[in-house]
Amino acid sequence: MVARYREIKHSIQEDILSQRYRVGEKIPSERELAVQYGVTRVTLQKAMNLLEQEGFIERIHGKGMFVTKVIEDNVYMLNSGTGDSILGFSREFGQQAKITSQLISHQLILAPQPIAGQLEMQANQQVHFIRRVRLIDDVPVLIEDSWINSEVIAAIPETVLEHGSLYQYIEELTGKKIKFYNSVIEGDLFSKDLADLLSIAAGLPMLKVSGVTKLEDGTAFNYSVSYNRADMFKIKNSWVGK
Amino acid sequence: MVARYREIKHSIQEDILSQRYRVGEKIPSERELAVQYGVTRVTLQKAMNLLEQEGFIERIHGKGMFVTKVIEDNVYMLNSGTGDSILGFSREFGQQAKITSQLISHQLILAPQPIAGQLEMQANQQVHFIRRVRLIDDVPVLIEDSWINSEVIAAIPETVLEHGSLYQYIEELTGKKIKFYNSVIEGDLFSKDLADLLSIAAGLPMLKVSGVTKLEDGTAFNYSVSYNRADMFKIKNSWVGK
DNA sequence: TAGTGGTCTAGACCACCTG
DNA sequence: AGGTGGTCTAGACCACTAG
Repeated sequence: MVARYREIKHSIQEDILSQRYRVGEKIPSERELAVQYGVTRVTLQKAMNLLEQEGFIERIHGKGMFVTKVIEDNVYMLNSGTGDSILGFSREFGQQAKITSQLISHQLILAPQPIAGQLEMQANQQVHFIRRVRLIDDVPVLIEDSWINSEVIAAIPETVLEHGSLYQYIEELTGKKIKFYNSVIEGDLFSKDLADLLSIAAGLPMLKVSGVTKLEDGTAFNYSVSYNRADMFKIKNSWVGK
Repeated sequence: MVARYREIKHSIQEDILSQRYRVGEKIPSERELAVQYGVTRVTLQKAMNLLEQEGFIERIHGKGMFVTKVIEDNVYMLNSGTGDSILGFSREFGQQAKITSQLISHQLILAPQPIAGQLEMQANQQVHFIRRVRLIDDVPVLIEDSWINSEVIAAIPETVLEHGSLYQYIEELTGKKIKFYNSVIEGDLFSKDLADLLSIAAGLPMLKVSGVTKLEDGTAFNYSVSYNRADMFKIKNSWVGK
């Protein structure tokens, strides 16, 4: 069951990305688009709200809707809290570059207290602990540690960890979509052991992103921390007043 | 003109903050709340969407709506892209601590090329350049550079820069609300000159946040860059699937 | 089966902007 | 005045969860 407003959102998003609607240009009014897509304004507005939140368009009361000028960049953008693809590193960048993973560690451990809390588990339960180095075009760019509730995901094939998308595997295994990602961004310096994994010098700056991932039924199944080379990543962020 | 769904959002937000609805607890259903507030479900849902995006509640299909467990912290949180108060440092933290500013520089200059681009200005126009050190309880915690289109804001009293909220001043002066804030988060190390302004050592980690601010009529009036001590700030971020 | 959130319709009126 | 986005109503049906 795909919601109509999501289809419309993707359709208009494509029209923007393919330059059918040009940067800075006015796009048709809500009323026109509603007729085009055969829906009511309310439904169309839900689509436009998404496009606005994700920074594709700007809406100005009384004037109309305009395609946002997009700023290109030479570093990788982590789209925080927007888009369809906060759903893991593989799916986010797999289109534009060659993504690989190097599995450093994968073991079942007793959940450490703070992580059990984040995952809303009882104490003394087991979690998968996974440490991976992620590479873009064979350059190691970040380290990702994941703690995954083993009662939700019993087994994780190493082939998924090395070559596939963990989140995609989990969506297929559980039959539920990933719904929620709550993260905190911090700045820090690379310690020696982390720096060694990336073959860089200790003391270089990093962006640390940590957060809980939940399924659509509310189950918290994953807590992860990623240590990103600050010279290779930025995080984009957009706020639209109400 | 205050929208009804925003009033309802604030009302329920208050009920959560005041523990009238407890952490983890189920709150009344959409249909019940709609009756309580005398609105239709559509309007009530707009309120709940905001609360969900801002991390106050979780909604689970078929089950209900629940108050999110809030994670307290010992550092200052910059709520990226959520809440009512991305609107400047003063208004964000003025409630919980003593905020002061130290004005380092304030001059009219010709807009440098990249900044003129961000502000959608013609070349050779003047902007205010403002550098301030911000202090929380007399501890310098960040440096903020602002470039402000002088055609939008002709004059900026130094008393505002030293003691008031710049954004509040601009909203009152123009009679328009601030609507849009598009930012990019980066990690870096403090250079010597910036570190000196904060009386810290060079080479410590920072979170750098830069972005454009617009009024509700679409006017880009401000471009700013802030250099935040990474040991004192985190950025909170929440993504909710559609 | 009953209750919940998720989506959608077909209208209406308001507030803002431009000519 | 006419067009635009912003808000709201009073319904309806669907999909998911629980007992």
